[in-house]
Amino acid sequence: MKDNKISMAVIRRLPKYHRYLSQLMDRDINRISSKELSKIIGFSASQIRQDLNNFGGFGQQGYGYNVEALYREIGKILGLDREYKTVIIGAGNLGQALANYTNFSRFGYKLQAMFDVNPRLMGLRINDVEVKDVDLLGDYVRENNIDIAYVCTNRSSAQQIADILCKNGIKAVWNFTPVDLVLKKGAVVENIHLIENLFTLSYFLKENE
Amino acid sequence: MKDNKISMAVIRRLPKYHRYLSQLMDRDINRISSKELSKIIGFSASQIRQDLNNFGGFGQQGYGYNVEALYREIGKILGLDREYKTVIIGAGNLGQALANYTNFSRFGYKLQAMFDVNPRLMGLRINDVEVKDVDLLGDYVRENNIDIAYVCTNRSSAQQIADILCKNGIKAVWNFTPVDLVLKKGAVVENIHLIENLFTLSYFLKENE
DNA sequence: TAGATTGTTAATCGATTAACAATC
DNA sequence: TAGATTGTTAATCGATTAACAATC
Repeated sequence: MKDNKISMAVIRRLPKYHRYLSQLMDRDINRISSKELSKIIGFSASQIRQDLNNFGGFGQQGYGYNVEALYREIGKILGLDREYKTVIIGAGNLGQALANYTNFSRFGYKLQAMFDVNPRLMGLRINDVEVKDVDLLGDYVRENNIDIAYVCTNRSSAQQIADILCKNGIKAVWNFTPVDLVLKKGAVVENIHLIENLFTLSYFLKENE
Repeated sequence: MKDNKISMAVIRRLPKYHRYLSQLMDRDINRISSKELSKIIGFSASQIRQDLNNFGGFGQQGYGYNVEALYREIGKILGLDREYKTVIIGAGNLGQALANYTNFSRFGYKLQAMFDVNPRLMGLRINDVEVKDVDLLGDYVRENNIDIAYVCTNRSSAQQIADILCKNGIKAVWNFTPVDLVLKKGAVVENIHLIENLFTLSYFLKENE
């Protein structure tokens, strides 16, 4: 997109900007300075200006930033100006929880189908989306140009599922299994490693005592 | 514990060491050098040695590290050498998913009770744990010395729940809601902000095209 | 002993903060 | 215009990598 490489640290802060700007919009605030934003979001004003200037001059000297315009710009950077076709693999509690999140759909992540190995789940509709046989996954992903797959299987089938997804042109994998998936070069991955987060939490618990 | 302040970056790598060491144990490997570990875990050998030396000399020159001993040491650092009493607030799909994770229990995180506002869920047993009325939450946490609360409510009640938890002596909060909770000084928090992770994923998807 | 590999110091790299000229 | 606040450069801080003496 823009110039060169934006650092990972900056990228991971963008969604938080997006969320706080949305809150400001809800409160009908349409103008904010880096200093004021700093107070509510907790990043330094200097960091906020540096972060935003990676992508262009969104502010105005003497005025600050227009909340709604900045919200939209950051949305665009994150790729929220388009829709994504998604599937869920693993229709257990977690898969069902994700299927029921209206928030994802609201931001353009459109769930097309769910897949499972369990015959008892097949045909079930969750939030109006059908659970299909996982054997159909590869063809479905290819034929429907699925963008993102949420992998909620158990640990042991995760890599095998990832292989099928990659072979059929998946662009992104959202991995909820405690495994580091190996993907083809065309695909990107983000991990939700719950247990790692929980371990970190108990570390901090001890340190805080 | 040890000397002074360990950096956040190091702490967040510890669970990954723990996981890979566990895999090595499964493969009956009982000795590993930083160089070999580097190859499978993806951190540089130098970084591995630096990380581990924050906590003490776990290795032996000319030999490397004993896998099982290192695994146990890291577990101890993360606080896995004790048990934690946990509760889940919000017995929807996500709460139920977390209640069913046998992995957490295996590492000492013992689920004591679940809470919900929905009367239809009350009395239900999930993985042998009862769903109680959320009105009982405060008393339960205080009387049973609950260590960690998994907050799986909706966005709007999250902070209110957090206040009740803090008032009754919770030590750690695992937050699954898209809100930055404000806690009393005695409590620590880790966030699973799903939507932020998903936004980051679509950013990378675009960059990778 | 010789070889291997750690523990640790020094060098480098990258990210955050501070400062201020540009400008609305 | 005067005041405010950005955009951007420079300074600082922290984390990662490289190097090597210590030592098993």
